Amino acid sequence: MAYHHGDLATALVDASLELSRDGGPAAVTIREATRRVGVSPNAAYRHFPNRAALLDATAAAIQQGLAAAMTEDPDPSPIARLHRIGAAYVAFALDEPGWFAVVFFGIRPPDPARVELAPAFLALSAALEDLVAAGALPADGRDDAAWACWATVHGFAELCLRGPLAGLDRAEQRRRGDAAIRAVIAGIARTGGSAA
Amino acid sequence: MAYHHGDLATALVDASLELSRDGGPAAVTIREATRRVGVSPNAAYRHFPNRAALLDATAAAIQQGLAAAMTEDPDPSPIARLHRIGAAYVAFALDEPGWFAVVFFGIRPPDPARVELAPAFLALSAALEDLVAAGALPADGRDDAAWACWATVHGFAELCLRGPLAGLDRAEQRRRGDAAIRAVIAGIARTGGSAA
DNA sequence: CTCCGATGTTCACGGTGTCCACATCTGCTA
DNA sequence: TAGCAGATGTGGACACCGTGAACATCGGAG
Repeated sequence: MAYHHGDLATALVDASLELSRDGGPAAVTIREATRRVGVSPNAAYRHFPNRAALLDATAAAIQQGLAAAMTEDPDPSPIARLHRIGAAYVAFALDEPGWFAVVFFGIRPPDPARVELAPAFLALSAALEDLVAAGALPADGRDDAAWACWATVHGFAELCLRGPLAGLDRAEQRRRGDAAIRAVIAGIARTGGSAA
Repeated sequence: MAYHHGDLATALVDASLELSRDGGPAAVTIREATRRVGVSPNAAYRHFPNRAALLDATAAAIQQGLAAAMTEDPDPSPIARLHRIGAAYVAFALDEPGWFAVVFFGIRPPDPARVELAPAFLALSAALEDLVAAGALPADGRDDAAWACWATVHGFAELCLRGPLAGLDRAEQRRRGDAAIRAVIAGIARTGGSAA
């Protein structure tokens, strides 16, 4: 127990979670993480090939946490569910800007296969599928609609975090976010068919 | 001319532009920028208090360049102009990812007053104003519409650069971007009034 | 009991931002 | 025209950072 830590990998991820919560990915440092765990810097290299890998593992841990908050939507109406999902995405970004930044700016090769499996994407897809079933969205416009929704909520979060909407208070940010979400949802139902 | 450079500040910004064009903000380094200009690292501190200030100046220079590309829109229809502006925004992000990252992720205090004057925002506002004049958008929904548009194009760019759409080829990215832009535009015209 | 692989340590290198004291040049003033 | 003051650039130093190589220690398999 003195020399061997037991589970250094997860301990380092935990430390990385603490560090990135305020400070974002830049605050995640091999040296600081190992320092917190009480271990020499190079010990990390037995479990992660480099700093980017530690950030990746941290991002994965964050996404799991996000999954739980995302799947709580017993709302029956597809439109309402869509809105809830989008609002939850924005809320997470504003509540945990550091973690949000880790998930989206941790240096990571874009692996489309894994992203498609992300819980947020699954929830979005399901809601859009219901919209198709309800006849409010053409089936062949579903994918485009998904990206449009994602783009809007993600971009809005970005505008609030690093962009021109950063100065606003949370209530106003929330109000404008709702308006933006309402806009896309209205737009995808109308324009889905004209995408070809 | 040997000892004094003449205009080190702009020379450093130029070097920073080169560096960030590929490599983004992370590639902008006091030491490398000064190295390229042929000057000692500390010379930079006579013109910029720190690295962040150099990045800020670089971001300002990039935005000026973006302004030119943005204001070329002799398109008469407000809807068409809106689409053009959004497409130009996304195109710039995809054509110059490094510079785009500098503008939006250079560590910078959010100064809302200056952002409102950004040329891209002005073009967007003008197009939306025309939409109001044409009766396609309630006047009190104009601001919300602006943020919704901006959020969508910005988020879409992000999805293409660092997100799940990164793997797609340019043509496909462009097609989906057009679909997303079409969606918001359709959405703002419909939902603008219900924002209150 | 012995040995081997997993894990952690130590030392070292090159890179970075930035502070401090010093050198040099330029322009204004007397 | 002489000289001084401020602007500008230099050199050295410090504290960080990521990371590679060699070494030490432990725990379990034979």
